Amino acid sequence: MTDITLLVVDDHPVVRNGLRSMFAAAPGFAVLAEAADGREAVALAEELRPDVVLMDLRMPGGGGVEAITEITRRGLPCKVLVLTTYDTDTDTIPAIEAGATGYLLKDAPREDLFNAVRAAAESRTVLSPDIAARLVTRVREPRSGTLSAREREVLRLVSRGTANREIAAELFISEATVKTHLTHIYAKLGVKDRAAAVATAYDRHLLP
Amino acid sequence: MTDITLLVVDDHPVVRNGLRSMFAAAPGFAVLAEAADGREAVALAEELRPDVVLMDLRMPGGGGVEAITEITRRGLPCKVLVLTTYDTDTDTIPAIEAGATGYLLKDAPREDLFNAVRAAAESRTVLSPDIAARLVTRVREPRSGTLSAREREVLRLVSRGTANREIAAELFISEATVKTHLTHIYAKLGVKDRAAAVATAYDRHLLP
DNA sequence: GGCGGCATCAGCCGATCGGTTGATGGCAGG
DNA sequence: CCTGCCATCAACCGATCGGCTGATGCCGCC
Repeated sequence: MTDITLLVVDDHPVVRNGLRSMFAAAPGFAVLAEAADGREAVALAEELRPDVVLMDLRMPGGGGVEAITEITRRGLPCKVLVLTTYDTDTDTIPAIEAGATGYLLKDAPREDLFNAVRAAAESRTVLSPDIAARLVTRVREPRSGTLSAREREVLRLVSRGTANREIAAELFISEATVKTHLTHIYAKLGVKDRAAAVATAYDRHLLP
Repeated sequence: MTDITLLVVDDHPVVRNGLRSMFAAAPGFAVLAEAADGREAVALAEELRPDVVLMDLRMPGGGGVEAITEITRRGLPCKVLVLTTYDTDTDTIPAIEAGATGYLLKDAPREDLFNAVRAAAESRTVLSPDIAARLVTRVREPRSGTLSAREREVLRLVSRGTANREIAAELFISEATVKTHLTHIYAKLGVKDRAAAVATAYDRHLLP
């Protein structure tokens, strides 16, 4: 049986080395090359035609999502397995839309990683459990912009730099309630802090 | 000498009472009425023609800025003295543009408040020291969107919910440097936290 | 040839945030 | 009637943030 050929894309040399040595130590894999950004990745994918591209998102100079888009646009035969540190809707959804075959977090056990690469090579989709769960709840409830009136009000104040305690005073409710609203807002928007919530709200035109 | 007539506008009954009793205890002032939101404020200002309107910004149902705009638009003879808890550019600049005669923070000493009202009654502008300083530095340097490339990069990551430590890893710099960049960003945008920075950046089209 | 902007880093500290768990009441829809 | 969503509140805790002070090196400008 032939080895599964790989292209490793990450801006961190350390990570690239780590992946390369992991796959060198395991049978059935061959790392063809490494790239440090999206542009390099596309060029090498075209030239070397690896089976699977291990792609980091968020790189300086040519983000991962753009690279995935370009690879699928050019009809290159390789599968893209996203391997990143973070799990925000802002990252995952675009990557999957762009054509990623799988999506794993970097803290995944090495065996999971190997399995994911094998799966990707056969065009089977593999998602890390967290991502999968988030996608499911997202599909199940198309809650785009389903913020309640109260939640929008809280978010508006947040976008003006108002602290939770001040928001509480402003709306005549307790600080605990403000925090509850915020937790719900984060869940609905798929983010993890107020800054991202504000950004997402602007993106989805939930704020003026 | 005739008393200076006042209209107190604040959504907090407590604050309204506090102001009313403060001015009742001091000679030379007469509180004509109170309003709980912007709409009421405009109506009462038109009806009672007070010398000075003490106006809170940020009220449910008819914000303070809108009320000020409306008052000046109608050519009402009263001066508006903004009296608020917060001091963000997002609040002060629009209020002053709308036609506020003065701008005080609620933690100002009572004597300052009295003086400010007397000044406002004579159309003299009174700003709290903090506000004044901020306005000066703002006029001196027309720093609209003068974020450096690095600062924009940091802000972009912030808008995606990235923590300082993660931003540091992403950009290959230390967490301390990220914090420094953020402090500069806050200063340049006239805000006090990352959420407001993101909102302001969107407003000024500094972020896609 | 100093002056200012930019980028980098350190350490300390209090304030704030976000997660977690759990609970209550109201109101709508099935 | 029960289930789900909304709004409200509490207490605790670790993580993060932001302010403050201070320092270094680089570069462009006048």
